[in-house]
Amino acid sequence: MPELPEVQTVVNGLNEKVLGKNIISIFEDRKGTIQNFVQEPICEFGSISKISRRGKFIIMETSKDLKFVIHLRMTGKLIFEKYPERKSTHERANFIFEDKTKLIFDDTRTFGKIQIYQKKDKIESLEKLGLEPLSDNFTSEYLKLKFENRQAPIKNLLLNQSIIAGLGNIYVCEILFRAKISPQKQGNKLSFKKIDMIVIKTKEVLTEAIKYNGTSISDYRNVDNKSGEFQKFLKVYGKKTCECGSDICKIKQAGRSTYFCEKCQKIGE
DNA sequence: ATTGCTTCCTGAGCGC
DNA sequence: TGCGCTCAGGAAGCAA
Repeated sequence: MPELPEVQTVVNGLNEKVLGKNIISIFEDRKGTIQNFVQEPICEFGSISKISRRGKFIIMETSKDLKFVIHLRMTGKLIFEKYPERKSTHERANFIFEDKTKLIFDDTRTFGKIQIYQKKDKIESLEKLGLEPLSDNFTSEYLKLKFENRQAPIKNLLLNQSIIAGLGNIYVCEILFRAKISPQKQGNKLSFKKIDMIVIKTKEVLTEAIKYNGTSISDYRNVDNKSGEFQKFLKVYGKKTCECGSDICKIKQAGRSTYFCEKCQKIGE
């Protein structure tokens, strides 16, 4: 569910609300939510010293050299709560701070996970990620190299986290629409010019979506339990009619819905 | 190595 | 009202 802009919005909110707070306890309301979780009789977690994002992962580091690596998957939410007596509807885990505030991990479909690591640990899930699309080293040359010998549709390749970290179904649909590329076009058949358009539009769409605090189609909320605004600017995802007047097509690719306009996104080009 | 299919789980929305 | 079906923004794990 949450993709790069939504995760970045959550990270921004966490930096505002919980940075520096001392963790006095962590609870797991649903078994399996927290991995590598050892609740020692006296386990000191420390205070939150750094909060960052890598792909769709949220990374919270503590003064005791712990790293919480959090993935929200489809329906995960991190909600900051001033009044810890209030319980969230699908609360799966929570962090209680010394000042009696609380960070709730709420996740309807329970796909989300919190992994606990020591600072020295190798974190495999992060190591296999591809480049950050908003970084300077994410270029058309890089993508061209990655798309060589790839016959899979461009839609699938853009969803592949080991190529680009952070894109999901909504933004891939939007990027391909804005770049005027058919989602069914094979990766190795794209011209350098088209690949360049993908890079430009990826940076453009993501930057704009972050500015509007992400896209809320259904579940996504920020740490204040508020919706994002970018859904107002979507051009194809979930749409019936294109701005050109044609009908938007809806097909299945890699098991998920692809929305695109056959007239604006021609396979032959 | 690459590709695609299945699976994890809950809830909303639809047609009957 | 209620049942059963399909769908949902992710990605690991597996088979071909």
